[in-house]
Amino acid sequence: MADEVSGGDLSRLRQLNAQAVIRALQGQPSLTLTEVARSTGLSRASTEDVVRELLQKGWVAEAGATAGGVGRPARRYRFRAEAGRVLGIDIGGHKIRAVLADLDGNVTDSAWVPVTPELGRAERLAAVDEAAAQCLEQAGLTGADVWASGVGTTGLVDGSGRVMLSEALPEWTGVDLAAHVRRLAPAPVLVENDSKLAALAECWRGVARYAKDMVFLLAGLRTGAGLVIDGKLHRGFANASGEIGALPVLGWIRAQEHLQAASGEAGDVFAAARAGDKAAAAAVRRYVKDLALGASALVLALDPQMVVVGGGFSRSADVLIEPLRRELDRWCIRTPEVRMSALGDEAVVLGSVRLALDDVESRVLDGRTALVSHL
Amino acid sequence: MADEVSGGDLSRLRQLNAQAVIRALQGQPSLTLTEVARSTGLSRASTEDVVRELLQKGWVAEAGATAGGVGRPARRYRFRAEAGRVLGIDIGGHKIRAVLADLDGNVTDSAWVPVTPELGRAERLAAVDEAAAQCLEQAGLTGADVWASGVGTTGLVDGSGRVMLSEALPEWTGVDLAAHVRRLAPAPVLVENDSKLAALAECWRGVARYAKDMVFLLAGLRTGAGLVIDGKLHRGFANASGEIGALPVLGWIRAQEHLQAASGEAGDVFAAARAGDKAAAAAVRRYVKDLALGASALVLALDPQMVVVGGGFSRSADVLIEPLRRELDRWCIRTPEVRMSALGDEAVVLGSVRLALDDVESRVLDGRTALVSHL
DNA sequence: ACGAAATATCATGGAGAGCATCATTATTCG
DNA sequence: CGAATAATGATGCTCTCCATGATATTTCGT
Repeated sequence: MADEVSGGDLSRLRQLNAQAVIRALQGQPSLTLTEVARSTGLSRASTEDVVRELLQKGWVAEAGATAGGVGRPARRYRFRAEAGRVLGIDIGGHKIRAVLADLDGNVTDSAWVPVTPELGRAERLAAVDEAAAQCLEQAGLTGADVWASGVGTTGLVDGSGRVMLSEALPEWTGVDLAAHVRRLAPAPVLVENDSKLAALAECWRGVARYAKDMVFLLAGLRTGAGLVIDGKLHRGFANASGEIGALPVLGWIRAQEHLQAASGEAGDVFAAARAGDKAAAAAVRRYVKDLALGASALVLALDPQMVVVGGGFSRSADVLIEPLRRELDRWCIRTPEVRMSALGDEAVVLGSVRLALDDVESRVLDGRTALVSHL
Repeated sequence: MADEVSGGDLSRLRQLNAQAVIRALQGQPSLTLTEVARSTGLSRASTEDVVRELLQKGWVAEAGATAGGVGRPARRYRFRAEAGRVLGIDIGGHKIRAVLADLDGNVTDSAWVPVTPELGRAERLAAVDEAAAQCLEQAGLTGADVWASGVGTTGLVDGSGRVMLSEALPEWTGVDLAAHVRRLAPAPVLVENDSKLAALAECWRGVARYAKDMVFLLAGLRTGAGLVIDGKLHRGFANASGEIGALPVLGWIRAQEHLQAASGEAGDVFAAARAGDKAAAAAVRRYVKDLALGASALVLALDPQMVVVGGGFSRSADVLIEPLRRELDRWCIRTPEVRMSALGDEAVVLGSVRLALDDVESRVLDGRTALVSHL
């Protein structure tokens, strides 16, 4: 994003203002010129000029006037979110999910393909192809219409979109996801760890919308974390942030063993605990204790505004959140707000969309470039 | 800092360019117009215009021309770092340190007053007054000449500059440092925890100069941490980041007990270990193990580029760093570079200076405001 | 039904900022 | 002492934004 502002040309100023206008328009259904002017701080005259240019370039369209109110009715303008598409993919153990979203991040098409954790590399990649192809077909588009793709997967991911290390999936270590997805859609591909993407999604459209610093806990068959710091996804120097589970004393390794020991299927333990089963309740208690220990380490390290719990177990929030909060209270200097994920198993794919949109916004959403060059 | 660039006026553009010119000039001894133009990306003509304005406003001065070279000799310009001063204060258990620095961050005057950890609140504050007064007297200045002050202290600090909680110093909890220092120099006062400031200093002028993500370990009679994430000091939602020591399983609470058990004075243990004393070596080993456990938690959480060890014990780096590196290797997925502090016990006060300079740069170093209004 | 009030659009002119270009000036080199 | 080199200074152009006032279109009150 616009990190270091080094000043420059006059046209740079117009570019900044065009960006400001687009930002003002994004998210809103439609705005009048006066409203845009007020929201950007520009004068009405200049706003008009900028909007005219954006209209001509294809970034903005006129929206129908709304009735009512005294005085001459204002023309209304809206951001042409439908001008571009991004592709989001979530490669999970049991499910491959793909979605297409417009430039506002609204999902327009989605598809998923069931898989199994044991599936080999080629088959899993084929499932990715299938899910993406279904999406594109539904939308009546081709890969060439995609401006950027975001991909979420388990495991550590390197800067170039290759999976460095995956413990959960066989034959997955070393796969070059960026290259694979770029075959489907010849646009930039951004690959990221699934916990990190879920964190991103919760800060964008989930329960952490107003938090600048947030810790996301993936509570499921695997346990993981994603960090958003100062409003930005924190990746770390080698993209290995949030891997607190590697520290044995913090208990994430043994965490879900407690659940499996108590019952065959991990998910059932929560149901049993809820139903009053003493042994199940004890298992859940031990699980939460372990989860909270690692979470406390993250909270004490970062002092975030909020902790969001997601992953498969977040469906059992009623027996998870309260005990977790109590355990955090035991260890933390200041216990942050603890919330359950609002996005469920859509979090990762939404995070992928956000990742792709971030790329689009940094590359083409400057308002100066004409749309034609991206169609 | 220039966070969100929302565009704006033409004068805003000039402001950005003036800032860019100042940044280009800062740090360099002197530059010609052509050099400034190249470094900012502006045209020569515009650069000349901006520099003329800065010259007139007092931000820039002409420097002596350097001989040699063919062609008409260029005039040289330099940033007038001496135009303003900031005050940095480090309130420690044994020593109160105060420095004055110019706008380049070069320390021009310094003073310190010995204290004891047992000293009461009023006496300690009096020592702060004395150190600051000595500095100002040396410089021939008064508090009114100070543009901003930075203060480092042990304990948790709230957003308004009040000490929330100090375990190390008696009667220190609740003291309003910002208000106290503002009496000495009627300018903005920024108060921060000492570990955090040391981290800031190491990233500015220490061994972490080129690291964007860094974990600073304060290894001394107290154990603490400071985090720099994405080039910025990470404070946390309630300014309580880095407090990983609160988690008992990570060992920071018992860490230096090992050293005291082995010897009367903690510092001596390292000397004894170096000299071959078996019991002392074992004590150091246990200390490092505990230190490394908490450090590993921070490293795994953040995946920083570098770990810097400072604090009193960093003088014994020869018996600390290598074992620490080995212990980190045991727990971490990717062990970051481990370095000893280059700043020693000046780190905190330098961090205070940096804190004050950040404030100055965000408030007045825009190049548009004339210097007169700050004298 | 018609004027007043309200609100929006459109048009003009001016000021600030940056840039290209070219003439001028001050050096060193051969 | 002239040629080459590199910086300075001056002129004019363009782009962008803004203030202001004229014009257009609607609702409200009578």
